[in-house]
Amino acid sequence: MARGSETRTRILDVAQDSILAKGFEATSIDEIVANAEITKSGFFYHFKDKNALARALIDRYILVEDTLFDDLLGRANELSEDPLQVALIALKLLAELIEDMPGGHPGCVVATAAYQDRLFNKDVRDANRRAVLGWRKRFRAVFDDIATLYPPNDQIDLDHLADMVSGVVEGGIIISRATGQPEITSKQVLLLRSYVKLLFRPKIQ
Amino acid sequence: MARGSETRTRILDVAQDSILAKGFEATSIDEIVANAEITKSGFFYHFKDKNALARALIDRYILVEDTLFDDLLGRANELSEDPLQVALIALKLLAELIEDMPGGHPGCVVATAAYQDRLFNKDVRDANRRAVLGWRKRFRAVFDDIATLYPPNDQIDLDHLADMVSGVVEGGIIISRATGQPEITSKQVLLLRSYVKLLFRPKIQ
DNA sequence: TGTACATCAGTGAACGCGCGTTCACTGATGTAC
DNA sequence: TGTACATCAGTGAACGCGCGTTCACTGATGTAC
Repeated sequence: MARGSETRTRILDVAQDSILAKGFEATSIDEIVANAEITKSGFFYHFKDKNALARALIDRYILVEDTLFDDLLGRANELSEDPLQVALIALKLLAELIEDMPGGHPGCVVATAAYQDRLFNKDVRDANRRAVLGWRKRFRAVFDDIATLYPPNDQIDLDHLADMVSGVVEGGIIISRATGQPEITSKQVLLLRSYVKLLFRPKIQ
Repeated sequence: MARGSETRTRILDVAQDSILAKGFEATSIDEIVANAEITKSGFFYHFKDKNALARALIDRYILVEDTLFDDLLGRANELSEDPLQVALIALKLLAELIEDMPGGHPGCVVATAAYQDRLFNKDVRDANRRAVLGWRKRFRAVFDDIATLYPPNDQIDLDHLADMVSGVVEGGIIISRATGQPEITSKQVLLLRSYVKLLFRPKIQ
């Protein structure tokens, strides 16, 4: 990595830590540059203003999350050819991944952005929207595959079910944080897995 | 209502609106007093500092939410004596209630607090924790009643299932906000209802 | 019923500090000839 | 291979504005005697 891009990454890292702990507005540039061990002007060399930092964080978060899901579904697809089993394996892997994160899940940049909506410009809000819609599309495809083979045991909209993957993770993070029990998020993912299992499980003939 | 307490309520109302839209730190006291049509010093007559405002908002939110759940479960209990049906009715009523809220769900004060943790003092964080644990206890009792009559079709922890009620609502709000689709939250609650139905539904003999 | 005092529900002006942002400058590295 | 210039990755000092908070004061209402 080039000299400058290394500093940029360090800025994003320390900024993300603070923002997830305190929120965007409450995290000052002074604090970021102190933790990143550069000067304030060094920050403005890499980002034209604070909104540009938010945008960069969301873009990076989406990229990380996307490769994570690619990896998860890829591994699940290697382990089974049955679409229902693939989904159940992927959700199990997701739960394990969240559980193994030291000090709980890193939290979700998209969620903090959602709760500080009017603070950001259109650019940032759009990036956020595209991320969530992208995840919906991705999981929808997984559930479509299952539904063609196993008719669901209840009448539900598969788009909503796809949204539930993101939703349960986000909601789990909030409950984890509020109660101080980091294991909750992965348990919530396992409950979603249980739902998927019951929803598509063929009735015993 | 006494003269002073009316102003206090108006402060809480306008503060909540802004905070849910932009976050706590991003909402200035100047903005609050302008919307509440008082002077800045009037604000400090009612709240000793900004943290006291946060605390008051959380306390009020918990009270409102508690009476809301009391009402919901009370009505559901009138409509059926079967504990599973009571839960399914209550979740349906909750979904309808969320759907009917003009301009989408008002959002959750607890969630914004969870995402701005390090910003608040211990007082505020504790109030937040007690709220979520209270809801867990309440829904746990509902699911316990069901489980004694209908053994669940999957091995799950009923505390986690109880947490899922809060979690699905919180997660739904985030997805709603991120996508700009307000109807999502109520649909997510209906999916949880579908899960409860499949989880406790007696197997056809 | 009138008076004195206390409390309630604020007002208005001022405060200093921290914030995001700008700007002129710089030393190290890369590139053309 | 040496020189001139350009770009990269920052530095350091200063800016003005908005923020949360304080403080002395006030007019209206409530209470004791």
